[in-house]
Amino acid sequence: MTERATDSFQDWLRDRAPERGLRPKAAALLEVLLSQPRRASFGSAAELAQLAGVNVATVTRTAQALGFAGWPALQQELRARYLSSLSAPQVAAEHSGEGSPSSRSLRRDLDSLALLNRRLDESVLRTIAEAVAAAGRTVIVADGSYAAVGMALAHNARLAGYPVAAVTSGDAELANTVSVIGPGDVLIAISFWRLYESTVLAANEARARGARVFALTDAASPALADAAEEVVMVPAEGVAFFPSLTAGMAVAQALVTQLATVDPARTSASIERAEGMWSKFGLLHRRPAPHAPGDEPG
Amino acid sequence: MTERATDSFQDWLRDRAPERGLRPKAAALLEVLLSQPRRASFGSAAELAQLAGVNVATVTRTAQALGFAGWPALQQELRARYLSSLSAPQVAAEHSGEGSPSSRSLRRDLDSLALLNRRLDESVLRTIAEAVAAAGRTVIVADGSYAAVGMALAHNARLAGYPVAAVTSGDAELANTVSVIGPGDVLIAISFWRLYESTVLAANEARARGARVFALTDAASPALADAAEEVVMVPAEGVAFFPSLTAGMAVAQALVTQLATVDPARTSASIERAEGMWSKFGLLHRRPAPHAPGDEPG
DNA sequence: CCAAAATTGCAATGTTCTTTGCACATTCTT
DNA sequence: AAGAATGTGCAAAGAACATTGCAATTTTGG
Repeated sequence: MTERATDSFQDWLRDRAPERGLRPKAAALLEVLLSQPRRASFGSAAELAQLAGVNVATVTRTAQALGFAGWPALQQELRARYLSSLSAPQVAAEHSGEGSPSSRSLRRDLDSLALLNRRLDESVLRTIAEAVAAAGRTVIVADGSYAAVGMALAHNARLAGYPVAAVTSGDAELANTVSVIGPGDVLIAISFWRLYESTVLAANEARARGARVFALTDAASPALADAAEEVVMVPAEGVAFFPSLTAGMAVAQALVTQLATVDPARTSASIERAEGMWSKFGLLHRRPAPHAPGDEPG
Repeated sequence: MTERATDSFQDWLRDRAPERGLRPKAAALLEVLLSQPRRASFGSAAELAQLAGVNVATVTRTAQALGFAGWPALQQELRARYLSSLSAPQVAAEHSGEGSPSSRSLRRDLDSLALLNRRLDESVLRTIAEAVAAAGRTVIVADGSYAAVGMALAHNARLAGYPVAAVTSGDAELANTVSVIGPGDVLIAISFWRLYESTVLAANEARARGARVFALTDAASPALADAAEEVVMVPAEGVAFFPSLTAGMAVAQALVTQLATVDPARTSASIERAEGMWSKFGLLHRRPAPHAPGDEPG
């Protein structure tokens, strides 16, 4: 199985943890190391600490708790294992002919993303990101399955500290939202495959009201192109009946990444606030407490 | 092929050298960087200097001669290209170098997808698809930004003709939904980066109630793995603070594609019904909408 | 509800690593 | 062959980084 290499990487790291005495913050850090092996392999202790929402000191102490001299020692081990997990299944990549529908879908998405990567003009994304950053408010209109992309974009943009809202729950809400859009606002219309009537209407209305309008779509539609200042074209061809949301999601991701660099201080502050809220509300999962009687907390 | 990727890596590095003015020691160092990319990606300037038989200062100066600010800058570039050559041979040929945050995000997603493409065991997706197809009902639990993936999956699965619902609007609704889950049902937990407490709870509860439980996650967490019959591991590492949703979306897409082939007749019929509804409700855009508001809905 | 233990954050400390000024060596030109 | 220019090494300055002592806060056990 191609999974073995990666599994062994994660298993290995997990096995080093004294199952009982793993402190909450140490566990949080461990999750980051497991889920972001690339960054863990290269980054500094401080970078990983920030990512895990812990103090730098905790990184060192966790490394020591795992049986290493310190962070550098742990990192060296991580590198070796992560790299071998990358190169081990290297041969399996070639078969591009047949396969199950799911494999074909993945390969198609891979192709689409490669195409997108070559075609996309990054200055457009920068323009949009700066517009969102400067806007008093940003509304994302996304209907049908593309609502998912809109939601993700809005969610992460808010996390980055900007007032971005996705309108996904029907034409009534859409009408209400658009009715208060004005100059200084931004509207992003996300529409693939088939344009929804209401999306086009909203885009035109927002434009008429003086807002800046951008569009994410898979086909140059005159209807949207007229209303939009910039149109981002995204390949959305899927294997089956369904258009693929993967490339659109990648654009959303890229957009948020760009947005996060417009005003880094603002974004950092916003993220810190959000993290504070998460822990305050107890949203994150803590490892189950040990059941065995008589075991000492580490 | 490894050769090709390595070649492009080498070509890129060679091309940066000013053809005329390459000093002997700098050339020697360059050979080391080319022949030992792994060490070049991780090692310190001093280590590489010793390997090339040159002084530490030469490393810094060579990096600057190649157009970088210094050794760290060059090394970062080397890492990106070397890792790409490991994880995405077919992609590394193109521009993998510097760029705006948005381009880097796209490239990272591309890498992640390539990794996913090789790592993913398609039989797992088939198992899940068949379970969903056979289930009386399927519930998708997805919190945080990954609610978007859950929504997309549910939306398209419904389109394919299966009763799939995403629970994304808070713990109260989640509790209500889980309370009626039972044998013959399926629960899919989507959770990345940090596990939400309620997601883990829901998965365990559903398992206890006799439902089949599957998980999509970026790190094999024992908390979810214990409850899940199968765990699909998805790379979610993003460029900025935000975890990337792209690979997760690709998996959702692949899953739906697989699902659509389980019972093609059922899916076709469902899609036809949906199309009929769309046109009946006038949802799709037909004519370009005029700029003036008050246009009659199609 | 209090006391003891432990965990985490802050900040100072010590280490490692990169860069750069300066001097010597080598090469190219006149 | 001598002078100029460039390449290279050495060593110190400077920056980044990991580690650890200490204090505050939280958790555990009585």
